[in-house]
Amino acid sequence: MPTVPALEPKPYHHGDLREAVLARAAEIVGEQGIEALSLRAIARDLGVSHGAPNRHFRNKAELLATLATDAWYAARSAVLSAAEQTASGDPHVRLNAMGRGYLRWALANPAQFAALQHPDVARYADGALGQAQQEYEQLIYDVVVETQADGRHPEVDPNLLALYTFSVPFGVAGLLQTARVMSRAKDLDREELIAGVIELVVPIRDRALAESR
Amino acid sequence: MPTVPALEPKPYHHGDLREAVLARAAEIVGEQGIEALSLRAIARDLGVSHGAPNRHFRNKAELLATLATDAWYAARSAVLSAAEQTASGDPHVRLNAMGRGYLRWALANPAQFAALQHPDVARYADGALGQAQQEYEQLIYDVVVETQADGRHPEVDPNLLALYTFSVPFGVAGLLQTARVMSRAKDLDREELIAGVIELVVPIRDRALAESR
DNA sequence: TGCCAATGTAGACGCTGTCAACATCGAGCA
DNA sequence: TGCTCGATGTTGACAGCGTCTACATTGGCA
Repeated sequence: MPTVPALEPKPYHHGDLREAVLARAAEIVGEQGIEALSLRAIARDLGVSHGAPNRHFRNKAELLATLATDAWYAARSAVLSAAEQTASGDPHVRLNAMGRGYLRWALANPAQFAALQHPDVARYADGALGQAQQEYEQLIYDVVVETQADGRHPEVDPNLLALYTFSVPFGVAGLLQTARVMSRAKDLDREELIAGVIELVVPIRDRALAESR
Repeated sequence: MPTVPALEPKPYHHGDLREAVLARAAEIVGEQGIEALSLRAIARDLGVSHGAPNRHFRNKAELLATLATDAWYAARSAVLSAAEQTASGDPHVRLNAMGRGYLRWALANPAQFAALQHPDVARYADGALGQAQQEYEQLIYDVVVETQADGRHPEVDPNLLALYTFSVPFGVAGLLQTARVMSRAKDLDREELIAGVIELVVPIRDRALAESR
């Protein structure tokens, strides 16, 4: 829903157009999908001329890349907070919680999840976006290595194990949302589905006390 | 590369424009990505007027949906032939081969893989596309159930197990290609990566004779 | 043979992203 | 205090796009 412009004579300068554009863009992507995003429509909604957003984003792809960057940080933050809530020293328990945290986030924020995957974004992978991706990767990798030291598939290349580990929540979210397939599992309770699928990657059922909940 | 038009006086009717459009579309998606697809460019390349493709596809989304449909069938066929090549009766061995077959296909055909996920496609999920998706799902589901009868996670809801099983090759392909992330594993030999990651989902190393190769 | 449905063409419309030329502002320096 | 200059916003233009409508051409079938 377009921001209602105040009827006072609006100032020549917006104040913080860049943030406003990002916010409205996120809204549109959430409501109408990432394909419906248009710089001109955003400008219209913000009561600003059609060229104004170009002062803050060189082109549309850069706006998308910024959205993707934010999305990676949002994912990271969701995963981190999930990890912190299990005050457990057991890396298995922590990684399991992180997996559930990611999947919960991805399913609750389909728009941001879609932004992560948008093809136009790949070209910008060496800027802030690349940084965000790397920070996310590192977060996963470190915990995966800890679980490995704790006996989880010790024989496997850690990079391979990390790839496998992350591919499950990432893939499940993609299957259920982007590709709309394999959805018979959707009849299950949401939280049950999440826990069940992550349990297959990082089992904790037989761990001391499944203190993570 | 645009099809070079014969210099003979070209006939008013193309002959099989629908197929030609699909073929050229697949080429473009493969070369320049799915975002670069344009009905008018296809028409130009085929030496036909800009409105002609609309006689065969109601709109661009329908063309994309058709590409996606073809992609699901291509994936299915790749998986099927991988399964048939292991003339093994062991469902674990067969499912493992199918997983590798899918991942190999997805990595070798990034354009088709991208088509599977395009958001504009979701609206058409109840036509031929839905049929293609269902046929693919069924293929996976059946073998997953067989492995379950053979002792693989017998306690888990089969739909959940199928979701998990497919999410790995699907997710890995998405991570490495669409999202360009978690790519440190890419240093590994391609076939080694594929086998390693699938082994984590459907282990066959300790199975009688790993006849699938 | 003649007609009609299928297919292709031509033009128009409104939308888009991007650019260049110009307008307006406010922060910081003389 | 007053000026200036860079940052920000505006306006108009351009080409490309998807889609629609009216018209042209065809080949197959009655």
